[in-house]
Amino acid sequence: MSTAEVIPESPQVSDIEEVELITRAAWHYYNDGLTQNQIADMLGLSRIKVSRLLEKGRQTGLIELRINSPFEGCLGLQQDLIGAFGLADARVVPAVEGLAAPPRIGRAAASLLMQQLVPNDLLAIGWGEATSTTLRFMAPVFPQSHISLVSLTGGVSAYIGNTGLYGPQNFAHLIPTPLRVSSPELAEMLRIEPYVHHVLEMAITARTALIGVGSVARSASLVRYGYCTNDEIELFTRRGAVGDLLGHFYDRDGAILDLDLHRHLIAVTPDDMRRIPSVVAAAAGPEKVEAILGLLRGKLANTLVTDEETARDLLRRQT
Amino acid sequence: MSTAEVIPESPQVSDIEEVELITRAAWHYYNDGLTQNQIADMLGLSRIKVSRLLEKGRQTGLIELRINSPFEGCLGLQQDLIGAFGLADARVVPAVEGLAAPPRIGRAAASLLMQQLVPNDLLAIGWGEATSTTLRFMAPVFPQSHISLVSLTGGVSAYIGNTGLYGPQNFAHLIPTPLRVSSPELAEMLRIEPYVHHVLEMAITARTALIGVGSVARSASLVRYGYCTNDEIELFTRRGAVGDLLGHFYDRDGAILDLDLHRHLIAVTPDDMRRIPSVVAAAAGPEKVEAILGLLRGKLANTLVTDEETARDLLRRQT
DNA sequence: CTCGATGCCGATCATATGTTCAATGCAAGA
DNA sequence: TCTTGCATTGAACATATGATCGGCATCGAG
Repeated sequence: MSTAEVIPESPQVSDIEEVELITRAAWHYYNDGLTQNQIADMLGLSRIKVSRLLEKGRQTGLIELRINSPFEGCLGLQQDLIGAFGLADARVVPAVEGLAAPPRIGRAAASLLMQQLVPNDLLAIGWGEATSTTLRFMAPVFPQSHISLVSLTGGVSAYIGNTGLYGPQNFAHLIPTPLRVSSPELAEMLRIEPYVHHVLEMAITARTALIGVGSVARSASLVRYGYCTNDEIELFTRRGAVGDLLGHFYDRDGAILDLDLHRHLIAVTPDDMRRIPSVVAAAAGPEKVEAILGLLRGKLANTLVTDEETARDLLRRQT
Repeated sequence: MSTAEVIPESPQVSDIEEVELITRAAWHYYNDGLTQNQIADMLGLSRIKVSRLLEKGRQTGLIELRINSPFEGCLGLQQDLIGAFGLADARVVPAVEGLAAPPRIGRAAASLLMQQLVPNDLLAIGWGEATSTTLRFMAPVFPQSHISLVSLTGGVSAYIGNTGLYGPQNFAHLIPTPLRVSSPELAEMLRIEPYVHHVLEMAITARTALIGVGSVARSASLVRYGYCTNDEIELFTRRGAVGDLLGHFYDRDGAILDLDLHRHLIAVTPDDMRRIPSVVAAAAGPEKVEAILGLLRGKLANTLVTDEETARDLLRRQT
């Protein structure tokens, strides 16, 4: 197992003075093209220390490095995806044998979002592993960027706690309920509860949303978090479900199924999602292909971040 | 003389296939943390070729690397400047003995602008060396970013030609006149000439503008380009001028002087400039300090890019 | 067709960089 | 006070990287 599985734990840069040093070193190193030795002399530090400062700067996101691949057909697949599904944008991360895909997808999604978001922007976040991984990669840059989070569903607090997003600058407006409750009545009561209602309203005003794609595999996050049983998933599958968006299951054309489950959810509806200008879906893997296809056919998302293999699958099965 | 004086000449990446390779290599190198050797094996290239691809990627701006220093007091001076003059933002580039300041200021300004601008944005540009240098640094990234330029004054075509900004994607709307003409009548006629008028109108709708700061030193750009004589400058100085904004001279409080010259200009007026939300001034050097002070006191710009020494001078003389 | 020029390529080498490790300083707890 | 553990430091080393150089192919001009 390579070390690439490990997601950097985004150490906090506490010391203002150190930030200053890192910034200064980074300038000299990356912009002025000086060597670490020269910088060390200049700043009165050991060369090793400079090396470590730069390393820390990269890890914390103070030093960010962006690849401007977006427009004219960089990874050809990106263009193909955009064309085939009428997307607003797409990212395809190249496959590497031996490196786990999820963190790499997360990194790509984080990078794409950081390009879209502007200070004081609002980012609506959905549910699932991909969302969580992506946020982890954005975390280091958050403190500088005055971006607020708002959840699109209940049940996110379960995994958002460990991303280190609570800072003085960034507010996370999370819906303080589970994703699913036991009765439609309770769900409705919660939805009209002032604070919950407020957050739901806020979520659909966001210009940008980040979502995962739920598959109907046995390993689906919904099941693992206990919001759904495998039996239910199987039932939904028989009724044509290929995936879910914020707990709402849809068929291969992206049409939302009429399921009792949906009335038990505390979440923004797919219809509302369609009104958010930029909906970024991050997902990869063979088991997600059908789910992604449905999502895109139904125009439930307009930006896709995935890996090479999945992209090829999508284009092949596109019909 | 060190090599740092040299501004990279931004080679054009013509070959789509090469862009693809660079992108892929960059991903593996910077995001996956692989070594150039591994990448070479994986892509079937020689190690040296990978090294060269990455180099090219950095030079062309395909690979961009940004330092997130903006907010909480990174270079403390930035915060001090923002506080002292009520700026929207500021950048202070650290001083290095032996490296020329102008290109480094340009780089910093380019980086700041790239952070502010979004695709399909309009960037209004002023007059002077600093503007030109900054544009040169932005040029490589332009082709990808669908940003249009619009000039705030006449006379820019003289120096914009060599920045390589003419691409299929980017339009430069330049005012096709000199900055100054010989009579107020001619100036007025030109200003109401449809195309000129159109560009002037467009310029003041831009959300972001980039300007230099004209000093009243003998070496002022206005003089060097022949728009002004040293005698005139001396006269203006006696009347209290400390600098100029797009050819309009102002005093130490930033108040525009009542000069005949101003009626000979084809340029956006300072009053109009105040309506542009983000006016970025790039300037450094002892001879510019008074000019910058006036500019800031008069709120003629709200974002400053300068160097360490100048920043300290500004704060000392602030009063 | 020949010649020269130009640009691309890879080998070699000097150097820059990051890793490993042992030593040191520091702080909390006994 | 002493001790133990943790974090930080710099030295030595192994490795990754980029500069220099000579060879090769391509291309255009004579």
